[in-house]
Formats: sequence, structure tokens, C-alpha cells
Amino acid sequence: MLPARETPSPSLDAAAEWLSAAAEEMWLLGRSSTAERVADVLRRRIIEGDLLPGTRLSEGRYAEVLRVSRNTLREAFRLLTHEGLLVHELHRGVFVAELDEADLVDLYRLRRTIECDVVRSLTDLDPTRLRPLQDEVSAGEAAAKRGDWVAVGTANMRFHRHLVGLAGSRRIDQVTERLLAELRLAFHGVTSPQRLHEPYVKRNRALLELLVAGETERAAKRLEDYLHDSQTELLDAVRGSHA
Amino acid sequence: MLPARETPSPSLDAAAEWLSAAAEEMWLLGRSSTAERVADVLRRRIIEGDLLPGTRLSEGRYAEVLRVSRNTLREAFRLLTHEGLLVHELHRGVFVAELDEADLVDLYRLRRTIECDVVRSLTDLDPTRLRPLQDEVSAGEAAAKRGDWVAVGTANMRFHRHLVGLAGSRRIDQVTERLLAELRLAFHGVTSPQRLHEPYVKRNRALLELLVAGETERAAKRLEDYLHDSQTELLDAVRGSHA
DNA sequence: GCATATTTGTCCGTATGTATA
DNA sequence: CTATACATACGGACAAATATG
Repeated sequence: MLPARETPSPSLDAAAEWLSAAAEEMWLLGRSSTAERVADVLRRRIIEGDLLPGTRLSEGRYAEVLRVSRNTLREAFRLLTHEGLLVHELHRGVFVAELDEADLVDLYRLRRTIECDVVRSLTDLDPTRLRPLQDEVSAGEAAAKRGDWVAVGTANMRFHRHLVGLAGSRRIDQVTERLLAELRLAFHGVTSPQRLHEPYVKRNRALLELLVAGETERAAKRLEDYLHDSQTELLDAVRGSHA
Repeated sequence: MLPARETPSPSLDAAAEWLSAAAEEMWLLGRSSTAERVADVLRRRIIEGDLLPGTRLSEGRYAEVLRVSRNTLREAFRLLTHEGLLVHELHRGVFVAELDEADLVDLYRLRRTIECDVVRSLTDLDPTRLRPLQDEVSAGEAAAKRGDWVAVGTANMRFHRHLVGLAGSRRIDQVTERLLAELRLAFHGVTSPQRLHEPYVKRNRALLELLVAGETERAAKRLEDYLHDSQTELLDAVRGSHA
């Protein structure tokens, strides 16, 4: 994990806009604790790229804009830190996490392990349960047709989330959720989302057809290659955007 | 996850003893934040069985005994809740987690996925790196010889931790750490730790020898059976202790 | 290298809402 | 149903560490 040295933060002022909106949204929704709701708001904004990696989140300012006490905000920070979306540096504050190449390799390593194993376990699967996957593949194809590559990326994410969901394991879902959230961190700042996401519209469709046919072993092998390719292309993309 | 209805808590008063000891230990050690240190102390005590599943942890009392503010304690609670060792019920407080049978099945599912995949990946392994595994196997054998079954269980845990550590993946280590901590929760209250742990002294040795011989595929298969057996025996054990 | 301003880390007191005897 | 206990959340305070000039 990179140390997050400086604060780019042109976004801090820009952030104030959606934050005040989010602050109201927060109070309307939700029956959970305030800290959880604050964490939800921040998580979404980080995932959607409103808060870029490396940005520092000042306790004072954010407590003020979100209209919660610093203590409550700190609890939310802890949650997100534990999820890997924020990094906490003692006496310096919290920053949106920046993933280096080693992180990406590590992340894909665990992702391959889990996703491929889930696919291999899908023998005797009720085809009805593939419905959500069908929908996401279609959504991805539609988004690609209109050139909305961010939407393609989102559909792709959701495809994989539903895929591992077929295992019916709470802990696997949780770990995957975290991995995908971290992954989105790496997507922001990539110059060409098209190059990154477009190839996988077709590959998701192919994977899905293997699952429909019940060819779990071939699907698993295919998925392994898929994820290897995805990793190398993402590494290329982030290398490109740094240069 | 079971809802943790009542508070057995004969341990709350008994807890006060080691807690005050832990409070001092806490201030001596550590350069991290207070919340982290509090979490460390509580985590260890939960894992070592001083705080049994279902026990309620009162904010007021624990803040007093550990001599930290309730805010700091709450931050520690959030961390442990996120790790699955505590469960948080809104407006009721936090309790040491109780795992039901579905949790154990779920837990072993992910555990098999990760450990077997790590073993399969250990081709071209420098045999030197198996040294820590050797040590834990020996420690387990020694503990078995003197009938210390808790120590056998501990050595067993450490064996598996070192095993997945060979993958060199931070995220895999983290997930495994969490899984093993949750697993220990289930061990407490089992009537016969011997029946639970003894069989795996030999099986760890056998597994290790396959790894030394570089037979990763056979080792992975063997480990899969191993973990299946471990799961069923643990389920039997907890069923036995509930009846 | 030093002095100052800012921010984090931690604690306390308190008010409100929720659950339980 | 009332009363009590407790969790939740807030705001203010101060020390300690860090960043800034």
C-alpha cells in the first residue's frame, strides 16, 4: 500500500456539494447507526470516484459538512479503513487508499482463487439462478452499444458479484464485496475505460453460456484466463496513467 | 449468526482480574492508537476463551476497567465487530459472537477454498520455507505427548496460518486470520478437546511430508479431505456440548 | 532549526432514545 | 405502564503530534 503522501484535493471543495446533499439523504434513510450511515455515504462516494485515491479526509471539515460529531465520523473512518478503502496514518489522518501494483496482483490472486472455486462448485445448478447474470450481461452489452464504458464497468462488477453469490456463502460474499470495492479504486484515473472494460462484454457472455451448459470445469478454466488477462490489462492501464 | 439473547456472564466479574492486568500491559506496549491496542487486548481474550460466546460487553464497565473513554472503546468494538468476533445489536450493545452450524459450514467452505488453492500453488517451493511448519508440527506432537490438548489446538492453528502464509499474499493472510479467530470461538465450550484436536497431529505431519516431497496436488487433495473431516467432527462436538 | 498554527487523539459531561425488569 | 439502566450521539476541552512559515 502506498503511503499517500500529499493531498491533491481539488475535490475537497467540489466535495462539499454532494456532501451536503448526502447529509440530508443520510438522515432520511436508514434505521442503522449514524456511523454506519456515514460509512455508507463515504463508501459510495469513494467507489464512484468522487473522492480520488490519495485524498485526505479532514475530521473537522467532514464532521461539519456531514453534520455529525467528530467521534461518530471517526467510527465511520475505522470501518472504511478496515475495508481497505481508507488508510489511517497515526496523527496524520485518513486518506483514500492508493493501490500500488503489488496490491493489484495480490487482489487478483485472491479473486481468482475465490471466483474459480465458486464456478467449479456450481454442479447441479438450477438454471433459474443464472437469471441475474443474464441481466447484467445484457446491461453490459447495451451500455457498450451506447459507448457508456463506466456503465459497462459497473455491469461487469455486478456480474461477478452475482457469480460468487451463487455459492450462497455469506463470508465469500463479504470478501468479494471488499475485493471489488478495492478494485474500483484502481479504475479511477485510468485514461481509457473503454480499453479496460470493452473486452469483457463478450467474455462475460461466453462464460455465462458455459454455465448454462453446465460446463463448470471449462468455465472455471476460462475464468482463470479471463482474470489473468484482466489483471495484466489493468496493470498496463495504471502504468500508462502514471506516465 | 445467532442473536445472542441472554448474558451468561459469570465471567464479567472474573474478567475484571485479567482486565486490570491487561490495562497496564496495554499502556506499556504499543505505539499504535489506543483503540487498536484495546482491540488487541480484547481480541486475544476472546480467542483464548476468557470471554465466552454470548457474553455481553458493557461499554461502561469495560471503559472503566480498561481505563479508556467510552469513545475509544466503541472504536475498538467496531473493529472487532467487523472481524466477526463481536456482534453489534443496535441499542442493546455488543456480545461475543456465537457461531451456529450454518456459520461453521460457511467458514469451512471458504477455508477449504483458500487453503487448498494455496497448497496447489506451492510448486517450486524453497524447502527452507517449510521450517516454521516443521516447528509447529513438532510442537503439536510434544503437546499431545503431555496431554495438553489446548496447546495441540494452538499449534494446529499456527500450522495452518504458516501454511497459507507461504502464498505471500497480504489479503489471503488477513482473511485466514479472521477465519481462524472465528473458528476458535467455536472451540470453546467443547467438552472434549482431545477428540477434536488429537487426530490432526498425525495428519499435519503427513501433509507436511507431502509438501516436502513437492507433491502439491496430492497434498491439496489430502487437505480437502482433512478439512471436511475436521468440519464434521467440529459439528458433532458442538452438537454434543449443546445437548 | 525554531516557533506557531493546525489537526489528530483522547477524555468527559450530558441529553436523548431504546430496551427490559 | 412505569421506572431504571444502558446505548447512542453530541459538543467541548486539552494534550500531543504534525505541518507550516
